[in-house]
Formats: sequence, structure tokens, C-alpha cells
Amino acid sequence: MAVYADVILPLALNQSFTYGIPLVWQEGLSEGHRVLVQFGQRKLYAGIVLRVHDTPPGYDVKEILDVEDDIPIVTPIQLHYWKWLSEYYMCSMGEVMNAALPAAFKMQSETKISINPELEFEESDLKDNEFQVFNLLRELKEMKITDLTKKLGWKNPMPVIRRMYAEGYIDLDEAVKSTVKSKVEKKVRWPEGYNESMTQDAFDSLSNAKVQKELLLTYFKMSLGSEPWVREKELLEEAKATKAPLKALIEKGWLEIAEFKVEEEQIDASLDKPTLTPAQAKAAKDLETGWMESNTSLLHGVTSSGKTEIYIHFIHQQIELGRQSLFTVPEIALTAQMVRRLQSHFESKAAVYHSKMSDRERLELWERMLDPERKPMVVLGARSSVFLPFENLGLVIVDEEHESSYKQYDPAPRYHGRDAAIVLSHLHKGKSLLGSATPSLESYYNAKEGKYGFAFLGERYSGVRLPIVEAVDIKKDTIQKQMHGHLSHRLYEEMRMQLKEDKKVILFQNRRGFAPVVICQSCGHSEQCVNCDITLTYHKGSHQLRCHYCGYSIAPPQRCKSCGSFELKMQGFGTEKIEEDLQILFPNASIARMDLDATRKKNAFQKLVDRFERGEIDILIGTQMVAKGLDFDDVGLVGVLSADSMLNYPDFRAHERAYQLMSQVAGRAGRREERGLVLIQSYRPDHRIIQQVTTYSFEEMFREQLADRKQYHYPPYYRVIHVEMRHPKVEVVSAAADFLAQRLHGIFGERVLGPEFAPIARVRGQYQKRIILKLEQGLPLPKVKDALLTESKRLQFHKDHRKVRVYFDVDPH
DNA sequence: AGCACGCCGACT
DNA sequence: GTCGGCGTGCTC
Repeated sequence: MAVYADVILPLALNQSFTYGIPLVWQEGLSEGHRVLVQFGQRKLYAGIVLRVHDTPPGYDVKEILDVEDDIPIVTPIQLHYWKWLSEYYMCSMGEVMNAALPAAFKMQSETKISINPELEFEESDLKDNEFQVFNLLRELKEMKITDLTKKLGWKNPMPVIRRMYAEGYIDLDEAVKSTVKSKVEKKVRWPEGYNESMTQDAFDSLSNAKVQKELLLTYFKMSLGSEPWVREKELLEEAKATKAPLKALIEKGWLEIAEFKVEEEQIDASLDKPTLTPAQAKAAKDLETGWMESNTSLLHGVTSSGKTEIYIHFIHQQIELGRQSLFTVPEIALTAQMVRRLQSHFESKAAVYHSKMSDRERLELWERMLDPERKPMVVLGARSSVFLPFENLGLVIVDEEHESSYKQYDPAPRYHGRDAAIVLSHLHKGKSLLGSATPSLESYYNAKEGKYGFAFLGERYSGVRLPIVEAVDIKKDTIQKQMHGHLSHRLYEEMRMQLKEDKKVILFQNRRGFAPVVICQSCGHSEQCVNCDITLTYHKGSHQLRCHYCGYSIAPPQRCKSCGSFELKMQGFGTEKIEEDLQILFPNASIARMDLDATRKKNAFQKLVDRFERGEIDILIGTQMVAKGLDFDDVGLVGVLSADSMLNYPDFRAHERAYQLMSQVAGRAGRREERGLVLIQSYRPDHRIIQQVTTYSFEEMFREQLADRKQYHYPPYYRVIHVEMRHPKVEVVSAAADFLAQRLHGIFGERVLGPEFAPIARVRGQYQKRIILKLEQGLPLPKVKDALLTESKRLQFHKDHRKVRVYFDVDPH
């Protein structure tokens, strides 16, 4: 009989907290249960029970206030998984819990204040600030402390509130923010126990109420041969009646009404296994061979070689074995086609999970997964779907495994969706399958080394030939004044020809470094964000200069704020600017833009895709987005406007990523009979990476990049950990960073680099410094992390350093 | 992380 | 004298 429970709280504290279990729950409470506890003097939290036991801690404990659900909502495997994640990615279990649980499961108290109705007092008794509070309360009756603080513009309202509470003027209420209720629907039925002879009585008694009679008749028709409960909404629709006559029927007792929890329609899926082509069957075989030796297999399949059929094949296989599958994709919004495909295949056995779903939808899926009767057999989701409560997970598929958006950066846990997925499949004793047209160096290396199984699919599904890829020298054109805006002469002419033949064109512009910036022509000054170390970029829609990091925005200045000159000019080109310029070059073409700004609204992305599919768009210009998940016919030409910004990006993965991105964009060209054309514009057309893209030399790129990685001590040969430190004052971070770096240098020697300012030195008013660790294979990771934690805790003992926040990023991207 | 407590300079 | 700033320590 357990008396104590160790509870995980949603905080960045590296420990659990022990609470007493009230007698009534001592029998039934177990790990994974959600409980309500008080923490500190004010706060109530919903936490998850990590463990129950009867070892008395050496201190007084508080009692658990409430148990929130009938059953544990977190499984034992999940708790193991949380533990692993928190240790590997060096964050607290609470932070993992925060990322894992749907918001609807989280509860946090918010203190509400109201006037004490019992006490009579003179307003003149109140002090000035007390009167302000009183006045607000008289108007609003009840308000949260945070709202009050905002309304009054006070920094610290607590002394006043505490005094007013002590004097009895106000009440405090620690109301737990209520969570989402589950969706209900009303159904009606012919009362149970009424027999058939009574129907005649019913109709007789309703002889004067035509609509009611009609309603009842419709009910009998609808319930005939099916279950007695009929949805109120459907009945009213069918009978074309309003609620009033129905209400009358219910009041007379001829129908009963009740509320039901909404459940998804259960449709039996047509479980047709796809037929694999010989090449696909061979690949599937190879992957299975890989799984005999290893938990993970990698599928390297060129664009449109039919990786999806193989995925579906394996999901079917798992369903036959009675095991679940998880299918993760980097960005669910860009995968509408995949969602439709999976759902048409698996119907009610499939579910989707991603961050754009509402709280209720997420909560409902979670609950459904806990129910053995209703649990989906396949879940399609973004990286966060690794946190769902799977019961028996046989397979995890990570599509586009090379995508760096699988790595979460903010907030903690800074986990990699692919790596986390592999570990998850391990915990379930299942398998994982990584798929990509351009695998990451890490995964490809693991496959080469025999750590992963491997299969290659080199044949395009429909036999379509890969497009011709050509590099175009824009330096030459620039010197000879042959450029048409951002288009080289070659690209411009090619576009004209394609459009004349009624074929579509896709242009790709990497966003980085090309947002429009207002620059003073006489002194070179550009407007900076007041909080971040970032030049503000111009947004045409709102006619403002904005910061991408914190959202700070100002109106564009008329004259330079540094030297007063009026000669301000827009430089750099984002997709917006290019769109404008193109309209001038091709006045008769219909042009559309696809980037984060243009697709922010719900469904905006899908609408663009639909328009393109219907052939309403001649030229589509966009960022990364156009590289992914768009499968169109009739794209005769793909243009990469500038490869240079990708190649120059200061990051050890820049070349790898440039190759992946350009290959992926290139894959959009030429799908049917005709071979497509891809033009890559660059100032350095003979750059190795560009050459490798044009000649489809993945292996060569892989070998060369790998050699670089080895030489410069990067993954997969070395493991990288970033230690990030933040503080509003430069001197303070710098001093602390120097101190920590020196200590770490004493332990790890040359493996420690820095400290150096982060690429963006200041974000949201905080200066960032980082220390980089490069650790060779074979170093005991737990020990390394222990040392890192110990050393950073040491900062607490120095009063100059203790206010500096330290974060870790394991396997940064 | 959040929050209370306690000690110090700036105003009614 | 009070108000509000910030440093310090604790939360089961």
C-alpha cells in the first residue's frame, strides 16, 4: 500500500516532489496518474505521478489534493521515455512533460481576486492605491492578478493585495484554470420500455400537432433497423423541423433526450495492400533484412520513386501483426497530400496529430489512444507525435529524415524528432524506418557502417527521367548587364519559352539573407531591432519594418536616423519583391507567392496548392516550401535564383543542406513525358556542391562532406554539444562564459571551443554566448553530461555569475 | 522556474 | 515614514 507519490511538476526543476497520498486513493493511485497538488504557498499544478512508494522522506509532505482521471494518462513506457529524453537532452522531466502533454491536460492555478462582500467599510479608509484596486474590482467583480497588474501598470501589486487581503477588503480565490470539456451531442429515442401499442396512443394524442407527429414519424423511420438513439441534429434536419416541436414531444414524454460523448465514426477500412513494383519489393526486402540485424533501416529513394507505397506496405504488415505504426513528417501543413492518402487507405484506423490542431482535438486523440477499443493503428504526425501514448508500437517511419526542422530548439526539450523516434521504437521493441531522397550524412554514414539496414530505390516510379540540371553564371551576366532583375538572361529566355508553351514555372529563393532591408545610401546605416541584434526587414503588407525574432516593428523612417540623409534604398530581395519584379517582366502571367507570410493563415497553403493544381498559376515563387510535398505535372522549369546564400551560410551543415535543398527543388521539375529543366543561378557555378547537384552525385557529395566533417571534428565522427549562456548585460555573460569555458577546458581540454557570441548576439534583450564541445566517439556521454551540469552549477556560487542562465543543446542543428 | 522574504535608496 | 527595487533562498 503506497503512501507517498513522487510527482513530476511542469517546471524547469531537475527533480520530482514527494506528496502524501490521502487514504482513499492509496489503493488505486499508480504511476502515470494526473494529480492536483499545491506547490509553494500560492500555486496549484497538475503533475504526473512518477512513482508510488512508502519510504518516508525526511521532511513533512503536502497531501495530493485531487486525482484528475480514472486511469493513468501516461504509460510506463512513456515515463521511461521522458526520463531518457530529459537525460539525453539535458533538461528537466517537467520540461519534457510540458512538451508531451496536450495543453488541455495541463492545469495551473491563477489567483483571482474579488471584493469581500461580507465586510462593510468606508471608501475613505482605503489608501490611494487600494482605492484603485477597489474601483477596478467594483467594475469587473473578479479579476486575475496579472490582469490587474496590466491595467494599473504596476510592477509589483502583491504588497497592496496582501495588505487588502489581511484587512479583509478582498477575497482571494485560487481557481484552477479549467481544462477543455469533451464534446457532447444530444440524441433522442422512443422511451425505453414503451411498447408498440403505445405508438398509436402517441399519434392519437398528437392529432392536433402536425409537426410533432411528423417528427415522431421521422424518428421511427430513422431508428428502424438501427439503434434507438438518433442524433437530435439529424432528426431535425431530416424532418425539416425546429427545436420547439421536439421540445414539446420530449415534455409530453413521447421521446427521451440524453447527451453523449462524441465519438468518431467507425468505418472499416478497406485494407488493400498496395502492389509493389519489383524495385519497390526488392527495397522492402532489403529493409527487412536490415531489421534482422538492427532496429533501424534507411530507405534512400530518389524523388517519386514510390517510397510511400513501401511505407504503406509496412504499415499494413504491422496492422496484421496487431501493432501500431507512427509515421512522422517534418511539417504536417505541407503534407496534406500524404494525410489524404493515408486516411483513404486506413480510414478510421488512422489518426493525425500536429501542433495546429485545437486543444480539444489533441486531447481527444490522446484519450482515444488510451482506449484499447478505439486506439488508432497508425498515427501521422509532426515531431511532437512521438509523445503520444502508444500501447504497442511496432514501427516508426521518419519521412524526409534529413530535414533539420525535426530538431526542436525552443523551448526545451531540444530534441531531434528522428533520433527520439528511433529511441521510442526501441522502447516498444519495434523497428524504425528512415526515408529520404537525400539522406542526412549521419544516417547515410550509419547505414554504410552497418549500424542501420539500407535500401536504395533509384528508379523513378513512372519511368520519368530525372530533369536536366544546369548551373548558370550570374557574375558574367551582371558584368555584361544582361540581368533582367534577378533573372539571368538564360533563365529569363527559358521562362518565356515555357510560358509560351503553357507550361508552369517554379522559382526558388532561399529566405536567409534576402529579406528586404532599408539601407542609407550615404552612411550605410540600417534600422536595428531594439531588443535583438538584427536588422529590421521590410514587410510590404503591413508597410512596416519588423524583427523576425521578437516581432518588434516600426514605421519605415523617412530619413536616415544616423546621418539624416533622405537617400534610403531598399536592398536585398525577398519573395515579395521578386513577385513584384516578375509581374513587370511577365505582365500576362499569373504569379503567386508561397512563403511563410503568404501561407500563415489556416488553409492558405492548401488553397495555393489547389490553385496550382488547377493550372491557375503560371509562375510560383517561394521559399523552402516549394521544395516540399508539391507533386505537380506540367512543371517544365524550376529556377533557383541564387545558390550562393545557401552555400555561404556559416554552419557546418550548410553544404549538405544546400545539396539537399537544391536536389529537392530540382525534383519538382518534369513529371510526365517530357524531361524537365532546372537552372541554378550562382556567382560560383563551378562550386563543388553545385556541380554535384547538376550531376546527381550524391555519393561524391557524401564522401567529400564526410571528409570535411572528420577533419573539422563534426558529426558523425564527433558529438557536438552547445552550452548557451544568456544575460541582459554583455559584461556579465562574457565573464561567466569565460569562467565556465576555462573550467571546462580544464576537464575536456581541446574539445572545448569558445566562448563566442551566438550567430545572433542579442535576442529579446538578452546577450547570448556559447561554448562548443566536440566530443569524439567512445567518450562516456553520461559522465560528460554530469561534468557539464556540475560545472555550470558552480556558477551559482559566484555572485557575479549566478544570474546567467545556462542552456544545453545536444546535437545542435 | 516562480515566488516570498528581506534589505536598501527614492518619493509622498 | 512608505514604495518599490533587487538579491537570496526555497519549493515536497
